[in-house]
Amino acid sequence: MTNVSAGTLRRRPAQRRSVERVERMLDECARLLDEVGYDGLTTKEVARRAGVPIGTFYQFFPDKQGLVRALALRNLDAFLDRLTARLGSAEITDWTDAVDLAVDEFVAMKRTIPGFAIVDFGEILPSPGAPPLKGTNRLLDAALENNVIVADRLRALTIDLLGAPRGPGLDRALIVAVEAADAVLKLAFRAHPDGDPDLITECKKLVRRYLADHLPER
Amino acid sequence: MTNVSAGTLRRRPAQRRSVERVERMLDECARLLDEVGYDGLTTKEVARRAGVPIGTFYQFFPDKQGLVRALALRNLDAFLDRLTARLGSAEITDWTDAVDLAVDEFVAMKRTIPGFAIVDFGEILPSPGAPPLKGTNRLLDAALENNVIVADRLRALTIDLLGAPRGPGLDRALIVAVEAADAVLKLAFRAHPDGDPDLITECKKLVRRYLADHLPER
DNA sequence: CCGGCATATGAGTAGACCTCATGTTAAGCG
DNA sequence: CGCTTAACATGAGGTCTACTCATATGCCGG
Repeated sequence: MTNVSAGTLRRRPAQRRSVERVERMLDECARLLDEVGYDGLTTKEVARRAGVPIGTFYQFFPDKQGLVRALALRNLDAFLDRLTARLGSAEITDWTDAVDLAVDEFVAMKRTIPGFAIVDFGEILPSPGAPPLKGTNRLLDAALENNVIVADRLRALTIDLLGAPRGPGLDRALIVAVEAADAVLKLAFRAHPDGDPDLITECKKLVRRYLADHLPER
Repeated sequence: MTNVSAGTLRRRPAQRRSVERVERMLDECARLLDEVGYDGLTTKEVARRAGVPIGTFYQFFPDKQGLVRALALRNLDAFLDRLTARLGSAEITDWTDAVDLAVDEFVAMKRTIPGFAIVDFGEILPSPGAPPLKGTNRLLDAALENNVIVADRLRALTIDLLGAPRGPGLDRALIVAVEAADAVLKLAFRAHPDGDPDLITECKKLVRRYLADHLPER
């Protein structure tokens, strides 16, 4: 299971007080993202609101990107956990239902979880042990990187719950599907604060049509 | 036809020398993007390489984003012009061929045009007269905004050349298709410097499958 | 009570974006 | 041609942000 401290923190908080401080900083980061966006977010303000000196901020987070990455991973975990639970419990007879469920759950969290609407999966996140890859924009690289994590866990779900045929074809298809869905959902939330319903529908259609080649026929 | 000076420049260069200066700044911007990426690009360095004082830079470009936006629009124009030419001249009997052609042309330009590989359509570009929309990341907003422009021109092409049924359904479908394709192609170029061939194939499949509902059956 | 080690702190550094007062050139006009 | 006026060009410097590091503070075994 992914974890906030996996490659994003400079030092793992040991004492109870430190853990709470890191948690508070992440919470304030989420709220600030909703208020002023990534560009407007400053590490100083995050620290101030969390009641933490700036030096302590940098004890735990390597930089601004690391902070947002940590938040995104926390949100990502929450999303995948909830999705796993719902896929396991509900009566999913059809993989197309699973697609709808995943999209709906994602949309629901975008609406309700602070910081999720803006950051969601990727947007930020430089890869943890990434090659220095000059000539790139870290924001977008990160988005891609993160969707690979989602695809990984979705693959596990897909194989376990739906009995899909394992293999590189499926892996690639899932990554492509997540990437495409992510892009369309971003568009949906750009068009409408709660996500344009038509675009959400189109997102489901897009994914279902594409996956029809890679998954057993209902 | 879109134009670099459409909403991206602070003042349109009138004299011949000024036009050349703006052109040189855009060229250097492209080269620098390939070398150091968006995060590493500085307005100072662009100006220095173009042999232009920093003050003059800001006479023409409102800010760093404006510079990159102008470059992206220039590239976008080039892409759409070439696509229009190829769609008009070639023997396109089938809209699925048109999809392949568009993707191939895009990939070809990503490989060869400086600054295209990194910036391509969007990535940067805040909308020209955009609402101030707090709480967002300007980079990603811009990418979306720009793909709408692409979709607009693709729609014109689609209707004129392929006789597709006009309407909001098609508009939305094209925007979704461009958004999704853009995302998958970014992934393809992240995975491989010249674009992972498998992912490029998947991109075509994704778009074709999705559009099958919206365009007349070959 | 105390030495030594881990942790906490915030003034300070480096550097980026962008401005604006000043200098320079061109244009309009009698 | 000289004068007035406006447009354009310039780069030192203001402001702000990410991030550091020397110092202060607390913690703990002896």
